[in-house]
Amino acid sequence: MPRRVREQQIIDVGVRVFAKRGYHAASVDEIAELAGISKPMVYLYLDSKEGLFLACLRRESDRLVAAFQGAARAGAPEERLYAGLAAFFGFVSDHRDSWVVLHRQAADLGATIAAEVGEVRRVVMAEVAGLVGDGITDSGSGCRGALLGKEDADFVAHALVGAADSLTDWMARNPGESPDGVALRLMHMVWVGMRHALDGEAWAPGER
Amino acid sequence: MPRRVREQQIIDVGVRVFAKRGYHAASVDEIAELAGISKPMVYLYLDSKEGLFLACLRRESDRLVAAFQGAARAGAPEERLYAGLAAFFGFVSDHRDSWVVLHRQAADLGATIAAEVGEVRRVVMAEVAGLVGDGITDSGSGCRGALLGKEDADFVAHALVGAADSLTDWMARNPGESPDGVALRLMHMVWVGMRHALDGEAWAPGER
Amino acid sequence: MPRRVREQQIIDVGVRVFAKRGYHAASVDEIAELAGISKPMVYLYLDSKEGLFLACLRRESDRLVAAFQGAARAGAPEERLYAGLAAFFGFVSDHRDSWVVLHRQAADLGATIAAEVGEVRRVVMAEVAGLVGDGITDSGSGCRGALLGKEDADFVAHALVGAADSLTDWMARNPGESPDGVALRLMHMVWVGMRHALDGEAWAPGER
Amino acid sequence: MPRRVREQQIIDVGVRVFAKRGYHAASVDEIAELAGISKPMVYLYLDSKEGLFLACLRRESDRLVAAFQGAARAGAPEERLYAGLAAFFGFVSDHRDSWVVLHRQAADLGATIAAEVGEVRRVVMAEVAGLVGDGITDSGSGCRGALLGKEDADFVAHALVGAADSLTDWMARNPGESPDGVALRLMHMVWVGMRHALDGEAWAPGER
DNA sequence: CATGAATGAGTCTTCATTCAT
DNA sequence: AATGAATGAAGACTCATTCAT
Repeated sequence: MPRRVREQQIIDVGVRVFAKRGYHAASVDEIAELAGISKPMVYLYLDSKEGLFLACLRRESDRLVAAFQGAARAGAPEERLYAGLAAFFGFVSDHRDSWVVLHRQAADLGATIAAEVGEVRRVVMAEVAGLVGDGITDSGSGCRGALLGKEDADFVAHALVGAADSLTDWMARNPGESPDGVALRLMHMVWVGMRHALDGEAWAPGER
Repeated sequence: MPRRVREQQIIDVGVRVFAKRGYHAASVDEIAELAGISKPMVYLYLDSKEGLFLACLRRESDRLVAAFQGAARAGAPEERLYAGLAAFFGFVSDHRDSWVVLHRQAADLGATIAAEVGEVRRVVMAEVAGLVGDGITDSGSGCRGALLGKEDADFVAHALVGAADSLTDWMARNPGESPDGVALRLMHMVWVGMRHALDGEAWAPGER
Repeated sequence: MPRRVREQQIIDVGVRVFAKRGYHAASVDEIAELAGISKPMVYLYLDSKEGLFLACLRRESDRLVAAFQGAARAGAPEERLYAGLAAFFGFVSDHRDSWVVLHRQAADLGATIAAEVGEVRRVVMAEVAGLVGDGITDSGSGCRGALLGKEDADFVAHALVGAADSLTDWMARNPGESPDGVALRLMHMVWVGMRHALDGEAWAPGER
Repeated sequence: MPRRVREQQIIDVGVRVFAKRGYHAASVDEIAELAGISKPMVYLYLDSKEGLFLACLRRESDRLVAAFQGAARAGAPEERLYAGLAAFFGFVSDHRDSWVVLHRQAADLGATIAAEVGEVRRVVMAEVAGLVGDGITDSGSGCRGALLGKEDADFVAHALVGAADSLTDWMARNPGESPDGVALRLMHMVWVGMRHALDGEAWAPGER
């Protein structure tokens, strides 16, 4: 069996096991066994547990980015945000484990891995920030850009990513909902408000 | 040194270490050392690594609930949501590790612990769902209740908890922001839209 | 509470626990707790786990010897053997744990203890050897002494002690039997044969 | 080195160490070291300390049973008993540790092990009971069967096994004696008497 | 007389990793 | 290309034992 194929098989299993158990609790033994090969092969191909995890991380990260970029890159900003969210929920629907590996590792990783995980998260966040920042900046007359400056976009991106991550669980518990439906609901929550907020409507505690 | 005091000291350190490393990667040795005592004391007082973790979980969970309940329980629904969010961000500001222990464990926990962690998460979610569900249901003329039925409240609660969790990281990276400020920003994102959404304004893909 | 009383209480519990678990698996913690006192008292009174075990050993050994010596020391030799056996089975009936502590420890004891246990076993064996050796030597015309010389008496003593020990289990599983009954049965097995053997009757393989 | 061979080596050493120290006091470390391998191998091949002990137990138990069954299974009943005893003493002469592992563990074993040890002891006892029960029942005119009913055979078996066990120690201290010699002496003690006892001769305390 | 608090040392067990074949 | 055999290092847990009070 050619090397590349084997490698992918190992990574497939790795993603499953890392998602199920977390980095530390996952054992190379289990991964090798589920992959149907012997442990030395894992080390031959992927170097170390860390190497294996990084390979998983990278492949899934690429897949997620690809899913994002496959989504409509043009059109009205809100369309693009919607498309991005829909792509995200679609991706998670299809590859639950990938997202878990990418986003739900505990803080128990070595320096090298932590760095790469941080990088992945930053990329995701930047992608989303681009979506909302650009989206809104470009969105119309141009003067609205002020409200969502770089810092605001980052704030909103964090909120959106967090919400989306959490809604991942909600989806798992509400299997009837389609990814597009979830994205739409989230848009309702966020976009309608944003539209008005950009027009200057605000909320303040103590208002009545 | 009396038992109770020591116990709290151990839990203090436990929360710190579990937050930093995650359940599996945390070692009882390290916790004992940081607590300035020997391992057997940890076992004498907390029974096992699992027992220690559960003790941490429970204490921090209680603290979080207390922080929530200290927030205004009366007033207009949006005031209550704002107060709840502000309380949450305040709590996380003061006890970063607590939230990490409560919410960011990887999937590598034994059955007993997983059950308790699940329970904690469910309670938090229910608290928030209550905030938005009741808040909106009661909010005005009463007829708005329809939009945020039980399922909607659950959806919104997931989105909010996820957003808040993620904004936790944002706060850590933007130390200038006060918890109240973060809560306010999140309210802007969400509440203004909700107000309009409840009035029937919607968004649909492909609209223009 | 006076020291002597406490000491006996501790030894009481010690015998129970050592019998139930064996020397190694018994824990001083458990003994202290069952005795209703704190561990330092155990150490104050008995010095160490080894000291505690030795105290148990000695007390129970004395009790067993006393039980033996209480049995008829005079009379026909076979009467004395019977009385000795009956005393033994009576003792074990009443103090199962004592016998277990005295005779059923695994080989896992430190040098000091092993020596003392060996000594106790030797004393028991000698007592019995005395019973059969003297018994038979003195028994009648005097010429029979030849058959049961010192080595023979030792052999018979080993066989008898082993049989008695094992019958201890049989008794436990046949609660209807009285100690005297068991002793009688054993006498039947052994004495009748011995009477004839002393008269020169033998058995050889291949005889027909 | 192939797995099977190593496994047997480990068990060899296990029997030696368990015999010398007893289950609890034996340490896997020591066994690994004496076997000339590292601890993980022991766990890889035998699973756990318990697993290792059970493996020892089973192998030695099989050996003992084989030794028994190698002994003459036919011939006059007393011949068979003698052959059985001789086989036993021969076995113990050659494999002192085996018998110790099989029969001399303190009461400190976990449930699983205790069950298996109990089973082994029951098998040995049944084997001997079969020897004396059948042996005597079948022995002659047939009418003698009455004396050694099932319960009597069990009693005698206990006595014999106990005696044999104890004589094991005697043998160790009298190295000149051959196993056959010991068996013969024990036959003298027991069989001659039994022959007469079956013919109705009895002994009663107080008789003269 | 009595104990709560504390620990050094040791045991079982597992895991990532390598080497000889 | 592939693996059976092997291990150093580390982690959870327990126990006999001792102070300070």
